[in-house]
Amino acid sequence: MFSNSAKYAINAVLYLAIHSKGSEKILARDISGSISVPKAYIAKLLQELVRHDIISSERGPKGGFYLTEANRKVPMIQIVEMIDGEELFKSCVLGLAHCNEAKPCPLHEKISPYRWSLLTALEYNTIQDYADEISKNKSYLPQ
Amino acid sequence: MFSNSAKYAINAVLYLAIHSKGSEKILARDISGSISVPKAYIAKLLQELVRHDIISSERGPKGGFYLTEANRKVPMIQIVEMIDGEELFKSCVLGLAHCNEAKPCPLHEKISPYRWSLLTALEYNTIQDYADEISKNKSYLPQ
DNA sequence: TCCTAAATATGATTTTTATCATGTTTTTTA
DNA sequence: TAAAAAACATGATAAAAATCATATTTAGGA
Repeated sequence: MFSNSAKYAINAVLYLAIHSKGSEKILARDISGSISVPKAYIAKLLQELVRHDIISSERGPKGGFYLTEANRKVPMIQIVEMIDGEELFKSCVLGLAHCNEAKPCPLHEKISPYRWSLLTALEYNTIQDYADEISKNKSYLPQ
Repeated sequence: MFSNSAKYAINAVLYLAIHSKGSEKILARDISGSISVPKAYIAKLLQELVRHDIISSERGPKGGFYLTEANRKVPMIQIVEMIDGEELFKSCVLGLAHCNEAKPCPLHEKISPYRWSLLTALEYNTIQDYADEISKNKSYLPQ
């Protein structure tokens, strides 16, 4: 479904959302440790997330990664799209170019409502929304 | 979601289901052409499908690929599992080991219906079931 | 102002997936 | 019984994704 990179990025961003309060910063090393992804790998992803204004960072001693209020309002879908591209939920599951409501592929009818609801869940819920659910023990991350 | 190979295999098998009536055989070349996948590639996939008793073949002149009655009763899921493995629908979308109904990951609830719809559509419908839908113009393949 | 701790930039390596190529075996038909 | 047409087996190459490594830049603190 998602690439490994997309999974890691989602985990990392949610970890940040929960652990960095205000301007408190989190080290790449800590994120790496807690989501069990090699530091060099997650560091690269974090840098790309910064470039896309999905998370924030500061260099030097006392530096690290954190989320601004604006970052917390970013819809989840942006993380996925940054890494796996925009076609992930939009192109036909069988790879057929013609597939649409009028000329559906053999799987289209069976899955499209559920696919659509997943897409909207990612489009209309922000990073903060997901973090809130975790805080309320409605969902869980490792640890 | 599916690998390219799995998509190609589904397309190829459905093409066979529709075009090979009875013992009439279809050439790898024809399948290749109509689903726009290089012959050498689809040929390899077809051979693996034969090894797994999902489709049938005969060598030599007048040979080709076809479906027996037994083949037509094979559930669609077998094609996907042969190629992408059984974990595809079972492991957590975020890659979290603990994730289940009791301790869901942040995306679990949103994605479950989608995954479930796809899984049941593939588990409870056979190759013939899908071919019938196409014959009745309820769904479409290329061409 | 110098040292150190952090992100950043860049690119190398490895692994997996996708694609291509080629020789072998089987079977039909002349 | 020989030629040709097909699948089959095997492996080579290419492209993409995942992972690892290293040098550079930035900023805080002694």
